[in-house]
Amino acid sequence: MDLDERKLKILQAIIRNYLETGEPVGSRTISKYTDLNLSSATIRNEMSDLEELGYIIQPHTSAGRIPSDKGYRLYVDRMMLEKEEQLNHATQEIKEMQRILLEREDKMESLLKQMAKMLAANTNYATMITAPQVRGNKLKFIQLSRVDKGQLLTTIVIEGNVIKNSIITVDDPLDDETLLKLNILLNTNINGIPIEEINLAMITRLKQQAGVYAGIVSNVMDTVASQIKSDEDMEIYTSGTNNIFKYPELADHQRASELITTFEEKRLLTELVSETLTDETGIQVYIGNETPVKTMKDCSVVTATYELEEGVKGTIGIIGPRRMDYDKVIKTLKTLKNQLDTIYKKEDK
Amino acid sequence: MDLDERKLKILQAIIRNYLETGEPVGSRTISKYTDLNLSSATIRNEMSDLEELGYIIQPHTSAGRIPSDKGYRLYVDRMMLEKEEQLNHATQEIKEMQRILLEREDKMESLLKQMAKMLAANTNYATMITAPQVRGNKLKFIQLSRVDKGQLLTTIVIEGNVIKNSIITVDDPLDDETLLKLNILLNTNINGIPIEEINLAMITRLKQQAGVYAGIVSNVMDTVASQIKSDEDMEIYTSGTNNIFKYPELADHQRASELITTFEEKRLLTELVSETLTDETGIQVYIGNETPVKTMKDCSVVTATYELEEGVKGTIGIIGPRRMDYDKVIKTLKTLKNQLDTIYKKEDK
DNA sequence: TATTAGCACTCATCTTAAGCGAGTGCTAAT
DNA sequence: ATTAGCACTCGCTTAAGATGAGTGCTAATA
Repeated sequence: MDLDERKLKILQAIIRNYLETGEPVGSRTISKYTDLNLSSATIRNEMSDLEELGYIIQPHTSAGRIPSDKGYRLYVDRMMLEKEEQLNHATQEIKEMQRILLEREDKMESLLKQMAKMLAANTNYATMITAPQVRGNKLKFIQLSRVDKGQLLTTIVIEGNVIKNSIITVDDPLDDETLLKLNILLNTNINGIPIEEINLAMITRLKQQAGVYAGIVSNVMDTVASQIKSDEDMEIYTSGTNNIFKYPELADHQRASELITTFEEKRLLTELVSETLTDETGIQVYIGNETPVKTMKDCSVVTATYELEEGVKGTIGIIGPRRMDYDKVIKTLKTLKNQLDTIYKKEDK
Repeated sequence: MDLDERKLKILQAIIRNYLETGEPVGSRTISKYTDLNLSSATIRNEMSDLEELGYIIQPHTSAGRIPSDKGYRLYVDRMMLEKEEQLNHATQEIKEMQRILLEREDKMESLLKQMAKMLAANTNYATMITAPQVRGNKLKFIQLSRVDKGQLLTTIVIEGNVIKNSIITVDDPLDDETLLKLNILLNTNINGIPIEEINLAMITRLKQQAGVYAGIVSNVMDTVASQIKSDEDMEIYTSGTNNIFKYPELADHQRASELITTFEEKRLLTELVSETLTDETGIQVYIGNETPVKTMKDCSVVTATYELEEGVKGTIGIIGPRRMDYDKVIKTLKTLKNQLDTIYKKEDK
């Protein structure tokens, strides 16, 4: 048995209808819905075949059919193949986003939050967005300053302009000269070195050179080290999590609670992000069980990877029910991704 | 009609029972439950009185009674009066928290998140916690450093050791001497001044003195200004929001969705926090409609204000159903508050 | 006078059965 | 190959009892 043109059309009709209504769709509906001019009986036969092929499922004996993961997958894959068409003629929503992007605030963080919120409002799904992850981790600048009698401020700048601070309390104040020496020591030895390559031997050597101020060096290195750790628990902003209540198939206590927990414990989302980042195509669609996060097996996830500059990547994700409006979501993400990829680059130059 | 000792005992029994079961409690239950040795009929009469007095409510004609907000209030107020008793003989959970507090990580942020998570796990309610808010806003230290050819790093330290950074891109690199001059200019003029007192005249004067580098000064001042703004959208960490699903009275779609939204849009919680911070007693209990956040009218909220040092305050909140275990929650918060108030202070010395 | 036993009554909830209707699978006719 | 027709399935809704927890009231009691 083969998946001929007609079966495909019927499958598509079923999926589209199901996306709208969320109800199992029956043969009669399709018979009227499509321009195939076939009776419900014929459709029934075809549907029976489609079920055997695994593209649709019957929730119970006397109900219509709903798409299986395999069915969705086919649908989405075909959609992705379609010409890129009017991507540039941005929709109203996208224009709005663009506006906000352009008059962006200083704080990247609040911008990302806003974007997540906006996406959620526009799509009616839950959204997540990560701050751009810097891959290069070379130290660019280290500085010790005296802010108060017994307090030193450590400032560390890492390639990609990630900044770290910490305050060190010292027992007896350092004089300016010592401070200068320490600064030179640190900068000449550590500058330009990837964080991962800093090893114990190096630290020991530094401490020796610092003499009585070994404790301070040790403190500074701790601050540097904390940067490595915080790479794992990257910042993920979520928004519109309450949208899941709009879809009965996700809104029962059990599932809703799990999902809310997943969104709250952003740690659980990192798996999704890291898998996404390794992908090349830029847009990825996970349908149902395809998702790497088990608690989302009843959801579909569409992610886009944006790249501000070489190696500085972030992820945007939209999480909704299996019957999400893939077309709209993918288009929105594609456009948004393009905006981010280009607009930012332009601004940086 | 008066609220005599017996009525009070009965009311207490009703509330305690309701806290456990979440079901309306009837006269027969109380008759057996308490050591008053009264028949259900007598209890019925008393309950009738209690209802008339407004302490309990009958959900429908043939059901038992549940506490009204007024009833809860009486209960909580009386509880708060009870001797502080074994507060120091910390429970297992508190000890665990203390352990984590002592071997605290560098990052306050992750510590607070952890604390919120822990509280949520121990209490089975939703929790929120804010980073300590610094009230004094005096500038303590400003520094411009060159991190790259065209890039300047601004570092600002505010009283209470709040640190702000920003990167400024300049067209032509500054030489060391100019940088030093600018640093001196900024520090001598702005140091020790409360942020609120920085006015336009001051900025204009600074710009004039900076000459061609007016743009940089302007940039620095923007960074300073951003600190003021970010005071409004303070960081609030929430955890255990999924706990609301454990209480049927909060778990229906409507309410759950509203609550989840409230926790997500932390902005909505600021009202709660700011009201809390002005309070003196340290522990506050909002029952049902007493809460300043309307979406929480079906919840009770218990908050504690902790103080790391003079003027550096933060808020911890526990949000649960009206029938939350006030006793446990208040005790837990009191203890935690004490820990924070004292342990941190000790460490700083 | 305060307490209690007794009883009729209320009302949310559970159970059961019937009816509805959307939808299927199969067969025979076109 | 397609379609009309029909019996059948099964989730869902509705209505009708039945259940039982709980009340309010009254009259008896200590």
